[in-house]
Amino acid sequence: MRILIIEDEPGIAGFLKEGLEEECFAVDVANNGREGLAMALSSDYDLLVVDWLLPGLSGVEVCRQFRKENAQVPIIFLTAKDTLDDVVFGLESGADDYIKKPFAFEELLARIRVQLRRSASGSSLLEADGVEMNLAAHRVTCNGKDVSLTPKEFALLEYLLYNKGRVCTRSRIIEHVWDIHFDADTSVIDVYVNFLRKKLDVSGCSGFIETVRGVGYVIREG
Amino acid sequence: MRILIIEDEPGIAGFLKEGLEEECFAVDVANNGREGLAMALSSDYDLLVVDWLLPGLSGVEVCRQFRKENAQVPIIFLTAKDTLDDVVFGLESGADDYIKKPFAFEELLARIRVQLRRSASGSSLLEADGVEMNLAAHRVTCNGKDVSLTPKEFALLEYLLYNKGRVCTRSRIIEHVWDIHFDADTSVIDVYVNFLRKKLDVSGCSGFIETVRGVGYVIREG
DNA sequence: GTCGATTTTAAGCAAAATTTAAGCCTCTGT
DNA sequence: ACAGAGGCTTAAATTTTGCTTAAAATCGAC
Repeated sequence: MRILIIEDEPGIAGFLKEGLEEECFAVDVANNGREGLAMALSSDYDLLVVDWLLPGLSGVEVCRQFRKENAQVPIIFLTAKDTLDDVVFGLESGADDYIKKPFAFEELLARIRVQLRRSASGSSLLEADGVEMNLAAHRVTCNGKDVSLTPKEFALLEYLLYNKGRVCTRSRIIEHVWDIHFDADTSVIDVYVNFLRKKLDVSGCSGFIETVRGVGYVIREG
Repeated sequence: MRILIIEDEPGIAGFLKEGLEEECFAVDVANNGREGLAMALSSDYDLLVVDWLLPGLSGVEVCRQFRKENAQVPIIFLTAKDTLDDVVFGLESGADDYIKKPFAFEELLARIRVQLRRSASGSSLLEADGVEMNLAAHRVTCNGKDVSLTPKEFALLEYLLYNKGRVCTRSRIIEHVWDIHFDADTSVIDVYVNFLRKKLDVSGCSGFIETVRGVGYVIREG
């Protein structure tokens, strides 16, 4: 899942980026409103986290402009204010939720999960054909047996399972799992699909990830 | 362990906060019902202590509303009343226990420990694979042998054991055990895990705390 | 204030995860 | 059947992460 953080304070931005990456999100940071809006519009994020107070273009303005183009992607505000007026104003400008600074990272995470679930109607348990992913517990089992995955392997499997039944193109995978936008000339995906298949084969789930030649990969519905 | 106290009298709130922090809990205080409910819902506490009589939103109402969203986190009531009717009413609204004012701090502490233990696993002690924690006595044994821990070591082990079977991410640990919400750049956790492992190894519990690379730490169910 | 214990910081080292790159294999269209 | 594109596999290089240790800072009791 790709998240864009629009936040000018480097300390907070860094903390959020690291924490969210630990939870296997692909995270970009923009440190002012103008840059953030451009990134949000031009790229394909699953959620935005926007600071209310930004140098240049304010958070509210970013939100309003972005909503003209995109009504789907959920937006969460970070705000120092919490008067009713400000909240109402923020939500009216197109945000889906807000959180008051200072906040616990857990809280932000919980709200992000709520928004992503709502926008995708998924839960924290992904499953298909013998393979189960418990996102909260960070655990994968295949026919009941534990499979130990590295963070990138975990993120890749999560993305494929999340899109169960749909073909994931190489460019989408590289964008959503690796957060790479230009470099077309890499074979990381092949390598990681290979890693995953090996680990799943051992537990008796061969043929779980199918190749769609010239396009990408799928996990079929089971 | 993070505890939220919802209490309007500053004297009592301060007294409780101080006492519980001495016992290595991370404590927040809300001084009215509305604020308390918002904090309880939005952040991730391990237990709530709620005064029955609050200005604005009453304790019962806070409890009822909170239970709609969260059925896990234990709630303890502080009340001046103790007629059967009131008690029943309180427990029916979703509380797990109550304590009558004025009370001894020790008693509240004992009840908090009971609730945390219950919500952890249902057994009467925190325990896994030869390691036992007696929270009330502040004592740890490993294969029957006493292990002496410093307060932070104790708090860390308690949190990991409380979450037995679930992976605790670094951000979660730093929030719940250290009560730090922003500082991303520290290696205290590594150091303390190292301290704990050394002390447990001596008593024959090596491999007790597992590392989940890129994510955090777990104590597996045994 | 001083001493000892506890907690935090910082740095070097080791191990694991990630990426790159190259050669091989397989499918597809002619 | 063949050529070529795309995909698979492997090994080695690079980067990241966690472990360990020592020393510095902080806290608490006397």
